[in-house]
Amino acid sequence: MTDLALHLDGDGPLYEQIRRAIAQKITRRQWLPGDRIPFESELCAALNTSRMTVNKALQSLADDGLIVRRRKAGSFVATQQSVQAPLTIAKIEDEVAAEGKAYSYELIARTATRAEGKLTVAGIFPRGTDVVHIRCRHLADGTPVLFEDRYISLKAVPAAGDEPFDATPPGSWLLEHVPWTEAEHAICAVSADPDLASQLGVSVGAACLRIERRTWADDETVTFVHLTYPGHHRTLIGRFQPGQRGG
Amino acid sequence: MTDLALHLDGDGPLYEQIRRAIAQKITRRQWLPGDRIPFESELCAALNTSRMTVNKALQSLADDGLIVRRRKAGSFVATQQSVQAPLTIAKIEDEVAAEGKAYSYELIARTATRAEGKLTVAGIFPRGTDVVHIRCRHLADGTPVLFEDRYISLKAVPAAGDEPFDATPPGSWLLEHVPWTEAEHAICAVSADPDLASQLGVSVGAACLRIERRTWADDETVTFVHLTYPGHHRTLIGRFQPGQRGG
DNA sequence: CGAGATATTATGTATAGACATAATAATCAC
DNA sequence: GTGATTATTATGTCTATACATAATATCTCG
Repeated sequence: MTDLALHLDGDGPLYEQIRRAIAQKITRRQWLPGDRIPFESELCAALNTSRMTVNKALQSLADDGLIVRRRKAGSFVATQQSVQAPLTIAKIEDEVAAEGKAYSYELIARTATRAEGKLTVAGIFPRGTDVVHIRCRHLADGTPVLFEDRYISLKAVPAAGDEPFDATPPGSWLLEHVPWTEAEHAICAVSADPDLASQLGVSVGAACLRIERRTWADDETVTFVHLTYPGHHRTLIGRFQPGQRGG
Repeated sequence: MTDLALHLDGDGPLYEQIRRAIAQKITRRQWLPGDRIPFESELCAALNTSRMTVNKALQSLADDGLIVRRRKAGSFVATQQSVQAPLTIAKIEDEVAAEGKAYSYELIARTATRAEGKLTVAGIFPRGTDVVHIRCRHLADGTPVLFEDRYISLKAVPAAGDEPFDATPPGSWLLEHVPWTEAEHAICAVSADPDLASQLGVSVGAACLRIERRTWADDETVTFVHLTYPGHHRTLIGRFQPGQRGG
């Protein structure tokens, strides 16, 4: 076990104080990975609180992966403490606006086609699915900051067939018109080919950051998109505090 | 307001059913951003449950950003629904092992120095802080998969002065020896300079993916590291289901 | 001794009630 | 009308209690 001298700092709700006190024991390595932490009943007695309050603190620590709970056995400091960061991908409009720059949007091409080759090989759309293929870019004060290459399934989103996408970026349009239930992201670095280089205004071969996103609605792929940023564009920042909610 | 025909699927705990039912209303666009959702008291009456149970469901939806709650006013579907993906940065050892490959580690250089120039300009360490500078790489079946360039503050971690880091990667060593309270991540793409290219076994100018991580313990920077992967290395994948916990 | 039945126990879920708090709505004074 | 005061109300927190559940420990019988 472990010592039980938890210090409540008196700041904020009781369950948060308890949460903080325990999280601190863990981050300060006073309670080590694998250690059993005190039982709810022990914490209740020591802190003179009700079990529901202690329970709320422990549950939230378990939600965030700091501890693991097992019936009858007790609660334990998590052994595998992987670094998990909440990566927030903001809408590009908001991001540009947040920098105080003027946002603009340019449609490059919009074609209706059928899924074939690469898209079906990758298992994204079933062969023959009608899709809309959109290529466009987003600019901040006239400078390209994001090139977007997107496919939308007309089976999942028939309305996309009637939308020109010449004024509204497809990302925003989709968010407003289509419910989605699942998304998958992958990030990689790519060298700019001549086309991408000209669209983003960088030199050929320049390193670019690419986010690949695939979105489903109930097991059917709604859209598949490549979002490519100039390499120096360090948008993707996440700050994370273990033992604190929503750092 | 909104209609109140919530369908509980009978699967799992009641508060999770309520949570799912409400999340579904939101992801299916039946309750739209900005809409007020029913009051706790209304949900209690409609579902014939206690307030604490409904409260638990709503709190967890608020924690995950699907709804916003305001005293006296009520609970509302969140207007700004940014795409938030949980980015798990696994330890490189685990990642290589997960691919069924043999992990190995190579120390390239370890030097003790003082923070100056770039590091102080970037505001990372105060000028004159004693730091250990480590350059090393990680391999899978003998092929380089990650180049690491790390600074560790000796003020925050005196023990690092005695550690050779010739067998243990600094990341693992730090995780075991040093508590940390906060971390910040940034991701960008870089072109391989000749040095990096030779370390990673890629051609000069090749696009690489870089994670910058800065870690604090109580307002003092513990370590600052660049982790650089070959560009094709698409590790950073997160799958996310809105309205579901820990998707 | 060992397999199976039984008891124990810590967490998991749910309830009812109480008071605190903050934001809104209503009221009153001028 | 307008500003300050008061009342109302939905959420926020906390308590006490109860039973469910799953995992462990103990006991029993062959």
